[in-house]
Amino acid sequence: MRILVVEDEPKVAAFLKQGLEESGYEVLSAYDGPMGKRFALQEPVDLVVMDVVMPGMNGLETCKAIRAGGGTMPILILTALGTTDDKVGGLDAGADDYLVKPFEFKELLARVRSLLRRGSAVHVQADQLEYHGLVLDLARKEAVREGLRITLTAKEFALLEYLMRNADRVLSRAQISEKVWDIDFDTGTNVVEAYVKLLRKKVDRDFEPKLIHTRVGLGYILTART
Amino acid sequence: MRILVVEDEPKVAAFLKQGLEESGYEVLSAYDGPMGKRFALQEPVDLVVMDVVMPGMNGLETCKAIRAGGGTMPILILTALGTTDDKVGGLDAGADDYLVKPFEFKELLARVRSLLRRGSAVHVQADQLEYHGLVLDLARKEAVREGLRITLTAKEFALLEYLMRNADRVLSRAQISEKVWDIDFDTGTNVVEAYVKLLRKKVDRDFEPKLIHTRVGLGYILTART
DNA sequence: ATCCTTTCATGGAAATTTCATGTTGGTGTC
DNA sequence: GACACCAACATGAAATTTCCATGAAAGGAT
Repeated sequence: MRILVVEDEPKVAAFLKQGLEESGYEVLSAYDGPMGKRFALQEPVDLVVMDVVMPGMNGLETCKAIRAGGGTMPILILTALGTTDDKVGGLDAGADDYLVKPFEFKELLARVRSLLRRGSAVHVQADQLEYHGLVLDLARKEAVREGLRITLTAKEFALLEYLMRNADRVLSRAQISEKVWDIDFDTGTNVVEAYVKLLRKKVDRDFEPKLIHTRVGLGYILTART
Repeated sequence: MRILVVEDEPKVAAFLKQGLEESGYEVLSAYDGPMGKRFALQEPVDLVVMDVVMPGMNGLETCKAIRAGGGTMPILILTALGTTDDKVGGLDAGADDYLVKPFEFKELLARVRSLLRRGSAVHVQADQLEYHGLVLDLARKEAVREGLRITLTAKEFALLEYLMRNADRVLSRAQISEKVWDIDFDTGTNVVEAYVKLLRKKVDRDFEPKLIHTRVGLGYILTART
């Protein structure tokens, strides 16, 4: 994990760098806002720790600049101030967390760990959906269950994605046909049933537990609970 | 995606293997450094997960040996240590990422995915992209497969570059025509199909495995996995 | 004039939908 | 509870539609 430390005071910068490195992180140092922005956008950085008080471009401005440039990594702002206004300002600027000086290094580490965890979790969600061993790969548009790849057609994929995004919720035929088929009113079709059957064959037929269940009179539900 | 796990402790090895397989990866196991090196260089492996602590040849040495032998796949090192020295040592040895035990399996998966994405999309050799034996020379604007030069026209090059930068992702016609042809709305054109055909003739016709695949109703995907 | 790019028309494959029929499950009556 | 009935759902195959590969030829660029 690479952490970028943006801090103009050499003593504080060295302290942060050493402490973070001793905790197993790789540390990059920048000494002002523009340099911080450049590093954040050009280097592979997983997290930014930044002082709010810096000459020239301050922490909040730098934060905004990083977001404007497309940076999505979590940003932790350090500040001697502690008023509500500043806090809100920081979060508006796109920071993910705030730490008020003086702080114990332990607490910084805890925040850093938490932000990095969150970061990777978000990353996971962008890429794939998972429910009880069933994985839907959104990039490749296919599913995996117990290590077996399941290729899906366009409609099958759309239906499974809808079910997985609403796992453990009963979805009515009306909801499904609206979201997956763009059918707003009740045509006498039974496409939904037909496709649920196709999906079951691919996703449930050779596996346990069954995940796609019928709730007679209500609709369908994707769930691992009976 | 094939992952090579190099781990001497049977329990840990089994744990990793099972977890990765449940996530849809194909897993190869090696139980010491030399065996790991041999597999990495002789089998088609997309990523290596390796313990740093092993009897005989340790993880870092194995890592160096794999790189020296021409292996370019990403390598993820597992370690119980967390000090700066070890981390730097691992990265110097040619590892791409570090994970400090104990870790949550979720985190391992996130790293694995991130490395595979990075690895499969771009093998950053200065001015070229590489994917499973297909090399796109960005400077010379031509491709090479199995040592044979493939000359490309402007559009063919643009299309192939887009496909390679997004390897292992399904790309819709809309995405392709927007990025490669700057067509924002749906004209009734079929240039995309026409060019996919031209590209296939040059890139896939005389080679195996086929890399350009059609996902009916979804788009096209560049992938080595069926 | 040549090569690149794009369009067009067509056959065929794959996906989607419908239809006819069998099966299941809920509901009310005894 | 047992039973029958009806609606809801499952199912397989057939019908239809959509989608894509392909070759040739027209239009543009250099």
